[in-house]
Amino acid sequence: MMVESASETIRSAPAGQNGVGSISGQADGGGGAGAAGAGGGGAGRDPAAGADSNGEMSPAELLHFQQQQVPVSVAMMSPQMLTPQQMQQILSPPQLQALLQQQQALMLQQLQEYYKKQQEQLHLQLLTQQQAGKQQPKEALGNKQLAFQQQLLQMQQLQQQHLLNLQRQGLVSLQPSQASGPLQTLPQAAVCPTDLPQLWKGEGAPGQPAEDSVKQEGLDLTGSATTATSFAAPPKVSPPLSHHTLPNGQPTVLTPRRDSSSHEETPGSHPLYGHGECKWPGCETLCEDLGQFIKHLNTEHALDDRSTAQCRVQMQVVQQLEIQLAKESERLQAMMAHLHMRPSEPKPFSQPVTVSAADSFPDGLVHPPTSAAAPVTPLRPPGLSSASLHSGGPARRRSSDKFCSPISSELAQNHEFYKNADVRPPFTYASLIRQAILETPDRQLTLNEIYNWFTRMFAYFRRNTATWKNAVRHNLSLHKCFVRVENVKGAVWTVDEREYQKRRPPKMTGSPTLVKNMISGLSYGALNASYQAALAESSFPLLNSPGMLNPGSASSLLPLSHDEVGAPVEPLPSNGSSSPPRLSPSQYSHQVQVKEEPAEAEEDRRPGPPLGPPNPSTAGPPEDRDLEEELPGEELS
DNA sequence: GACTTCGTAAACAGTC
DNA sequence: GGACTGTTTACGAAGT
Repeated sequence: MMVESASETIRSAPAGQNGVGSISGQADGGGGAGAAGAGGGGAGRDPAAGADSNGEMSPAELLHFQQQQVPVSVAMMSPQMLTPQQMQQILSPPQLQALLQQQQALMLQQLQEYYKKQQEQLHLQLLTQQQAGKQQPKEALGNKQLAFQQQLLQMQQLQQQHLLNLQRQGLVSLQPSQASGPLQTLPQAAVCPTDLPQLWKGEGAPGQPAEDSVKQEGLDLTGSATTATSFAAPPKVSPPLSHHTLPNGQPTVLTPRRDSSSHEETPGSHPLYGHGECKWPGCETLCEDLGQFIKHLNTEHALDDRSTAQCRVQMQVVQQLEIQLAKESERLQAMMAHLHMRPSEPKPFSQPVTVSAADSFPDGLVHPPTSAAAPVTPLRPPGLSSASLHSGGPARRRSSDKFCSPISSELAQNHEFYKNADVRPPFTYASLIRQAILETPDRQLTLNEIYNWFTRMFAYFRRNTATWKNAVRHNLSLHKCFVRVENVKGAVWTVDEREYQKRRPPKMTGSPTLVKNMISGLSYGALNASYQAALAESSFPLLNSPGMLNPGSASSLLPLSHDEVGAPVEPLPSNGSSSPPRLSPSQYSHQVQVKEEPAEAEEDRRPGPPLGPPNPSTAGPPEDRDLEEELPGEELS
């Protein structure tokens, strides 16, 4: 393209033109530059600009989108009508996420209806068999019941399979927040762990066919088969519940969460009782009130072979669903990650550590880049519009940089993403340069080190080096906040925080747009929090490690989490600023792939103790030293 | 519509 | 002389 060629031919430009004076050169060269800029810019940026105005939803719109639930029909049809790539191009990751969630809700509803019907039929058969077999020996009856339970289980797994197929075709995935609720809590409510040994004693018949059937259906459950079959010690059981305390109607020992998608529970109701009927799997006996239900529960669902078998089946169902949920979540992460990748980039996620791993992100969460600027974006980097996904052009107005997301926390959260994905970070050059400088113990970097930081932190900046390096130099010179300091080893650049804050638009309260963005960002945060909480509650073991769900943890990973927006708009808790763990980039950027002068990058990683600038007297403005401590409460502008 | 911010291109000078 | 660094100007796009 023109940009490339222009960059390449800079050096080969006729020197004669350079002889022109600055002013005339501007007129002449300015015209040329303008033409080149327009042409190059047009070639380079138009895709981005076009994408910006192409079906891109603003965060607020997306929020509205979700609140109104209006686009459900659109959301449901689009996966079938569009390829994932098309969807990804049209929809930003948060929109995709919203789409997925809506589709999941619908899927779950369908699945529940189907499941209900199947259970009805099977239970009918079961009852028929029970009546017919009353004269039969108890053992025979138990065997038949078990056979039915197995049939039920297989049916359920077929349903799961069906759902999964639908999910894959429709780009839908089970969400922990949804799937874990109704499905996972059931066994906890119904099964007493102390009964588990009895429940699973002599089992094997129910478990094996379940697995087999699943495998035959093509499900890849091999990785979790051990979990599925290790029922003797279920990975997750609720705290000891008294199975026989049910008669007193005490639901306190039971998990209060229920299948809220299909029933609206009234307070004080029993988890197994809803809409006037018993919710015991396959029962649905009508009960006028809770008392009658309790009676029914005690008589019909007492501890006997049938109830035990049903519990067993339900446990298997839950186990399978949990396993499947984990797998599908992982798959979703991989898909999302892939959709953010350039197809031509084979490398980034081919490594063992992928986005699905908890260590893919510094906070340990399996989340694609997130940001406050892209509000409902649990799965996408801030301001990472589709425009900036693949385009090499500039994504102007990096809103998250300005208003919502602290660059440090953003980078901390999405470090891996930016490092691997060829995605332009939604921050201005000035913000990035400043971040690079502030991440170092000395708060100073040479130009080349800044270059290295860019290439190390962002895959995007491993291309078009001439362009962005020029921009970096331009920004360094242009902004007064960047102070050049002569050092022993040459010139280093430091940040004058006061100047930096000064240049930022101080009015956060006045602009409705800013407020809107803020609200969007906050709502995103809430969503993200709930998403993480759901993940934590789910059977995602990787997410249950301590500190991973701390919303402030991400921001505390970097020294200046409160920097970008200034104190007034910092949505994150201030606890991170009290004693921010000072992590050097190398501490959270393992797997650093520095292709350009790696040795030099290492060379400047001076070990921990902040010895202060090598030349305190000359290394940077004196106010820099204390600025970080001043920042939380200060209003510099 | 004016102004501001940002990204990009480019010219140019100084230094190594 | 070439590469790198730093400064400056100009322009277009987008947001305020």
